Amino acid sequence: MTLELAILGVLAGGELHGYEVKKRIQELPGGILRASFGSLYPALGRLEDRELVKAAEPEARPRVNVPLSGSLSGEAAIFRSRRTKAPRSGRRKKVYAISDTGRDHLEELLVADITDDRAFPLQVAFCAHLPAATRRKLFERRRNHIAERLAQRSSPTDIDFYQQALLERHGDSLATDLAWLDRLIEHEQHPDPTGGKK
Amino acid sequence: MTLELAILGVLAGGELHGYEVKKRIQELPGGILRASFGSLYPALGRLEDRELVKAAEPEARPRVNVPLSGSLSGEAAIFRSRRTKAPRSGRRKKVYAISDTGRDHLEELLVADITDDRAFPLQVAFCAHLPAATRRKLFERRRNHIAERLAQRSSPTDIDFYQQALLERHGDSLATDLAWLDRLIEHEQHPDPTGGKK
DNA sequence: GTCATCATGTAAGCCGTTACATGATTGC
DNA sequence: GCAATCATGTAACGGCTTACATGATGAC
Repeated sequence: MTLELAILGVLAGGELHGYEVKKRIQELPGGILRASFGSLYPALGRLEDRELVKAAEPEARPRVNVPLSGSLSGEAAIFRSRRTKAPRSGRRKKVYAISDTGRDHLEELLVADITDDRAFPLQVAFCAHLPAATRRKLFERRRNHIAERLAQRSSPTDIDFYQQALLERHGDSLATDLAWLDRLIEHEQHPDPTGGKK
Repeated sequence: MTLELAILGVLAGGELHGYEVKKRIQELPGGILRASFGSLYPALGRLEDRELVKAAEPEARPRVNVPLSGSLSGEAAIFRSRRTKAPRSGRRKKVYAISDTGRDHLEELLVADITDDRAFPLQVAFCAHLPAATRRKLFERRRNHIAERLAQRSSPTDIDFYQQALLERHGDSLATDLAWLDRLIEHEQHPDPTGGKK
């Protein structure tokens, strides 16, 4: 489910082939998710079966301009593609694109109430695709959730020193997260002209 | 593998039946691991096959004194067991105990170099079973690992505002963890007479 | 005697990991 | 031509989740 969210999220930013999808997912900040081919391709297949993404393999006529420059600078990429004989686009095989139902599903996943802590960072990573009001609700819901956990964190009384330390760490980590969420929410309330919506 | 560590860890503190093992694991500080019966019992079975734990079901003659008072205070527990007719020990079925090879294996797991971040808290939770020197090494290795991640955290340049925020959060979280580890290591160097080794 | 809790397990399905197999493209 | 990288997949295996089945004990 988290992989599904990640795939739909990166594809919402533009069509890509599987290999690139994997790279994008791995490049997400904080090392949120590590995807292997063995999980990625089957996941893409499942998404295709459910028609949340559509795959198209460019036949004899490859598309000319590639809107996504990737990690190379634009000029270098152009130089490179001029230099080679074949008019390649850099894509040989299946190109995946998110469908309309896929976009709907992505939005559902982005606002889903999460228990798994690994899901929330992914929701943040792609929340630019959410309307501002929904995004703010997502952040506030999370904030409340974290605040609640901070309030009711507890353990058995006969606890070991190292387990006490773990409990302390847990508290620290929740507090850090809470402060971060407060900053995020603050930012939502004072929309910054420079770094808006992608 | 993390479940295996958790099971051996709690059993290293005394023999328990499966149901109790699950409760102990869930009670670990910070909600490190949530185990379900569907994963716990098979895992116990595997550990038994590998002779890392041994299971004994108390036959007609239940053991008289229970060394582990559990969450009830000793007096209340005694009162309770007196009150009931049958001389039960509170255990009806399989009682699991860690074996000598199990203890060796636990120690290996406790000092194993981890990539999975979920494993380290478990190592800390049970590191009281480690010799002080080994424990300190474990902490220092982790400290270095976190410091390294803090130094080289990076992302593609064309990053979204929310992904920047995630990156920032990642940094905050690493810094918090680093500070916590420093405190832990500090404590190891000035051994405290009160809260030593369990 | 009935209900909640304690207690142990099995089965189906899903998903992820690792390893393997294959082939195209590009740089040198 | 050859090696590295890009690129797509399959197969085996293991383990986790959820749901189901079963039964004992204790409280009332």
